[in-house]
Amino acid sequence: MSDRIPRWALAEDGDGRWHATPLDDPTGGRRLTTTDPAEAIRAAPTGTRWVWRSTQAVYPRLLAAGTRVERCHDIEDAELLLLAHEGRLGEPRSAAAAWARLTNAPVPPDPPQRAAEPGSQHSLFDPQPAPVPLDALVAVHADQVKRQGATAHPDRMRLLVASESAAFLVAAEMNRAGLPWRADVHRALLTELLGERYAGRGQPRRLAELADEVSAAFGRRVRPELAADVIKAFAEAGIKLKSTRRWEIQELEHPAVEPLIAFKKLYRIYTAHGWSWLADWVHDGRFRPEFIPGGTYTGRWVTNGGGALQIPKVIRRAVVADPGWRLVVADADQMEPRVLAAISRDPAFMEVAGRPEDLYTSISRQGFSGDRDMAKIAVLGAVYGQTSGDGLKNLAALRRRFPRAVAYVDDAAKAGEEGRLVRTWLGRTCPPPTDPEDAEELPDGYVPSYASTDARARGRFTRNFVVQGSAADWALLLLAALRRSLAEAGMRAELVFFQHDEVIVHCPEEEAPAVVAAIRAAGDLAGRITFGETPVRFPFTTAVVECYADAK
DNA sequence: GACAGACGCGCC
DNA sequence: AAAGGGCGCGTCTGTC
Repeated sequence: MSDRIPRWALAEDGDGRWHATPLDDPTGGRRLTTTDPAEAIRAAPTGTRWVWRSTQAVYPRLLAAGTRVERCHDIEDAELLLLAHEGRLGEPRSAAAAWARLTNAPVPPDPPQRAAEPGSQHSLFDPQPAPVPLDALVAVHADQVKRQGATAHPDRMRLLVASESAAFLVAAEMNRAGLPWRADVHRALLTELLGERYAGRGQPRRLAELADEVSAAFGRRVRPELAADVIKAFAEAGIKLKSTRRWEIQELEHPAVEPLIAFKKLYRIYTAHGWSWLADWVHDGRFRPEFIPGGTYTGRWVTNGGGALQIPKVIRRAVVADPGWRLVVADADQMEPRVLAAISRDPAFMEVAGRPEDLYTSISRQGFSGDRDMAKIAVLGAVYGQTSGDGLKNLAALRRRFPRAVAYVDDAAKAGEEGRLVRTWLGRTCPPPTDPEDAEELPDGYVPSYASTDARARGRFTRNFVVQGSAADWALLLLAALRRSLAEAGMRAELVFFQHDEVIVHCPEEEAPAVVAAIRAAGDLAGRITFGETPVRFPFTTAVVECYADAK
């Protein structure tokens, strides 16, 4: 091990017993067996890195017993990261599978994932996979350490594994804490927006009224929640639609447009965050989704249950701190372009990303021919692979001003189009193309149009992957640094929410200034640890509020 | 009745 | 400004 931090392995055996051992002396006298995993934690030195099969399987039980750990190495997460790096994504990633590969035994498939049910606490694997003996866990860990050393950038891969393991600790703690949620405020809001619910069944009053207005505009009964019905109604009125998406409808000259758009907006609230959502997901003043780090290919987190990463802005009114407490809401400013500056090492881009001001404003003032909005469109177009429109003109200006930054994402796109893999800064690797042989087996010079379309889509994916994914790398380090500093300061503050570039900490009012400072420090520390010493800064917009809706 | 896929839209 | 990247999840529709 390159670090001096002690490592212990901890495994559950299926008979309710736990086995633990220090990795520097796995068969020695400090090996222990217990029915209480917290006892094993207490037996090891403070700060030990716990090597276990799955943080999601083990850590909630430790937290329930009031036991916290500082560090871990999540075998099944590490396996997934290593398999992806080795171009073997799709092979089973369970600890049992990794052990089987080591011993040339038949490799068991991963158990299927189960969706979260309202109110259920944890739900990663169902049923639980067969237990992996402690010695097998020790052997798999040793193999993973070896494989980390064989990656393109071993130090970065070690950092990725450690920081995503830390993220699983953060996630388990956030799952336990829950997001403060005032059901009474939410209910009042629903009534204000949607109107009263009629006794029995049927849509609430305001929705029913808007549906009536839509029907009146068409001169017949139309159910606005049915896309097929809406398309038919417009066709009868002589308007051909490909879809009923808002941006396609809102340009139309028709009396149904206004009530229809209003209906769609409220219908969404009603179905996705209405009364039944509230009954399903909010209990005892907390909304408890299940946060899952690394749930996407790019490394962004997902949540399981309750749509926690899609809480509509209006509904945030219901997120209210406990009495005497505050929410510290912190948003990383222009995270993705700053990350692009750091990973591309474009000198001019790093220079503007090191200024303590809005990044897009800086760009627009630095020889870029356009205003802030044009600069923003150009940057986002470069990161997303925009194919048409004004963004392309602005992109040309961006390329002249920041050639290395644009070349970085262009190279990633080219790699994708050619069927190669790309990686984030810390080494998270994109999935292989679905059908890599196709391109090679085609006759020379013959490229069917669908194939080139697929290749371009793949190019847009890999172009975005390197930026979105490297931003997710940085966010892992941010969370790990913040978790650590809140704990070391002995604060009661708790991380309660994380959404790509935004964190919410729930804390006693008097701790709020220290929390704000801790977040700012963690952002810049994460930048240095992730990307090395660069001029790039990672500032935050912060707000100390009682209600989430009052932030920005 | 279960399930898969399309659609649509919320968030970043 | 245009409709490009990543998701989850609700409804509806078609299929078994």
